[in-house]
Amino acid sequence: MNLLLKETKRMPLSSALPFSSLQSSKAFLDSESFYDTLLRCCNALTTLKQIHSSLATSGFIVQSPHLGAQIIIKYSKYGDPISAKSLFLDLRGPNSFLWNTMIRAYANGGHPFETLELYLLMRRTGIAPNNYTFPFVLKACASKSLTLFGKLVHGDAIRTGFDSDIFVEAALVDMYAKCGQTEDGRRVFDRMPRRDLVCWTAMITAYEQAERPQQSLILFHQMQQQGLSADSVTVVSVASAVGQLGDAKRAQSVHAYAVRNAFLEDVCVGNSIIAMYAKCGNVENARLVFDRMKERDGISWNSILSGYTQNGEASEALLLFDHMQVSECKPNPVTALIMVSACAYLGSQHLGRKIHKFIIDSKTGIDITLWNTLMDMYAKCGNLDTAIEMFNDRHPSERNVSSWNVLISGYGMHGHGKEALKIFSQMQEEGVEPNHITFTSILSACSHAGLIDEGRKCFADMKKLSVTPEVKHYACMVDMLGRAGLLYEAFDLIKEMPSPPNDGVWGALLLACRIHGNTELGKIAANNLFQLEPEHTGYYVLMSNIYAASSKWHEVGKLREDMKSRGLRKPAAFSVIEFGKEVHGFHTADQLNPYSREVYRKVEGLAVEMKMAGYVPDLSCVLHDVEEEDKQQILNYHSEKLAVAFGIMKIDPEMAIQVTKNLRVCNDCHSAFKFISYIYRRKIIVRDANRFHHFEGGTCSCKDYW
DNA sequence: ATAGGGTTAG
Repeated sequence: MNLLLKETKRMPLSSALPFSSLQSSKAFLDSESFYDTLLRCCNALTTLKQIHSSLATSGFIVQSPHLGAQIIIKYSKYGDPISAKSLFLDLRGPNSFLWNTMIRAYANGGHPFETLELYLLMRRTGIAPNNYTFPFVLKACASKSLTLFGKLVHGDAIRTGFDSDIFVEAALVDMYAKCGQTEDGRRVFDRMPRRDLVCWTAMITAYEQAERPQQSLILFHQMQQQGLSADSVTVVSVASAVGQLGDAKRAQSVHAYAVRNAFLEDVCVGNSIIAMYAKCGNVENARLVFDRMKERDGISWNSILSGYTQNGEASEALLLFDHMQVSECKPNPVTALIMVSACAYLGSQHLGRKIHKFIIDSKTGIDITLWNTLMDMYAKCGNLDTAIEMFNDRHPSERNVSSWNVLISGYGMHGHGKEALKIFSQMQEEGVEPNHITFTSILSACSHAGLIDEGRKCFADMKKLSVTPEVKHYACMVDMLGRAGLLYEAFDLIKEMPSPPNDGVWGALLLACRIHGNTELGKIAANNLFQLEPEHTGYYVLMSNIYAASSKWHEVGKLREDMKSRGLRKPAAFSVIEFGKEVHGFHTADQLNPYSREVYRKVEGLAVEMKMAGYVPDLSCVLHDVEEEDKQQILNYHSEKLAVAFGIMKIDPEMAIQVTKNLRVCNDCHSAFKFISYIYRRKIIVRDANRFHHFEGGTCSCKDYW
């Protein structure tokens, strides 16, 4: 043993030598070619470090730039530029190749700042950068969005004449794109005399990343006209662009293109096609692609799972999640995030807890993002207390803006506007800067609670905190003013908007017109909506509601005809209630639930009891022009009433009855639940498409303001 | 001897 150690000390590298015959000559052992051979055979970082230290003591490196370069190249291969750095600095007058090698080691090893530092040192030393240098340096600028540095490097490229090298140009386009300066990139692109596929793809990707999918597709078209055909990288970008457009028809043609050229062999292409279909609302085709994939990775699974969640088929996602667990791909933290969101969408606390437990058991760790999503899930499943506890369980230094945002929106959706405002100022006191999502949350919290003055103040404060009001913030304001009956103030705000109002803005106004029975503004809002979203059934229904409330049956009929001719049908109302481990769903007037006979009897009984307590059915909630008696029957069978009736029969009297509905809760049901909460002394919690209603002792937490 | 374009969640 001792002998061996001695041996190693004297001849540290002999054991790494593959050719024993090479050891014979003393002269050879000290020669450059000996170390060269050694380096060529070296295949581990530890061996490389041994060779390095041996060379350093023998003083070889300084004499032989070739060996120095080999070591630096090797270090960069093993992703250890730090070890290469000191060697590099010891070298006397490294040439530009060595500089490039060192810069590359940093750039590819994920050390952008060190890359740039070295580049500056290179400039100061007076070594000229060349066509190889720029792509590495530009990549570093791109990865940290360092626009100014990027422009400086661009200037250097122009001065040295390398700005017309096709590799440098492609890197410039990419750098400007990643720095958010798409048009600067476009100028470089336009001035190129010759463009290959990589340059086109870089520009197509640039527009896609800038969320300008139309431009991406125009360029893709132009590229094909130039006689260039796409490869799988291009197709991935084009698929993302089509996904952003949400154009289902184009999605099919991109899919067909990918099939024709056998690009689906590439897993990435398959994944991006799945995501594209999901964003275009065609999750069925996404599933077909997923099912036909020869190989799937975690991203394939996550894409299809989130596809289902995005398209309102969260229960399908939960089914597929079970398949995933027995597949060769195990759930990762992103999967966890998707599944928690799926439970939040369903409003199912039982499933949410199950997933939460799964995450804890799988020990993959819960980062702050997942923690925030879990908080959000609990809030959306009606359990605001757990969300608050989870917020407090996290050390202040671990919380990020999203943690605060989730808490604010949680308070908001449960109608606690004052608390939301308190949290909003607390976060600012703690030095957390509000972002655009914070303002969406706080404005909608003010809206739910009818806190008009506070809301106006927050909206005005946005600019002070250098957050530019976006269309969605205007939508919140219109919603807030509109609900409060300030319809014309809301309309004036729309007219002042710097960018054209979208469906969210007009939708908020339309809803407000329904609450306050304003046909005039309602018509304006509806006409805009029919143009923007001709396929969206909800708006036809809302407008019909407005007409029905003032008995304009002729207009109601016209709208119904209009819907029919477009092939639209009112989405079925659906309410869900959890009973132990069972989840029970109720459609209006369906007989599918095993308890439906009991539930129907109960609901009719409830109507009688409520009437004795003073309840008057709100017949304006029935859209059809039918007999009064039929209207009462239709109201009784609303899905949320069926679910609540079920709850009264089955759920432990000590526990709250919690119901989730896919659409907004109707006026009549809202009034009925106040009576039921009083008569039966029960807490009823209803989550509708918009917010939570907590009924207790004859009142609702929304104070009839929703 | 060295180089440029890519996918999932919120």
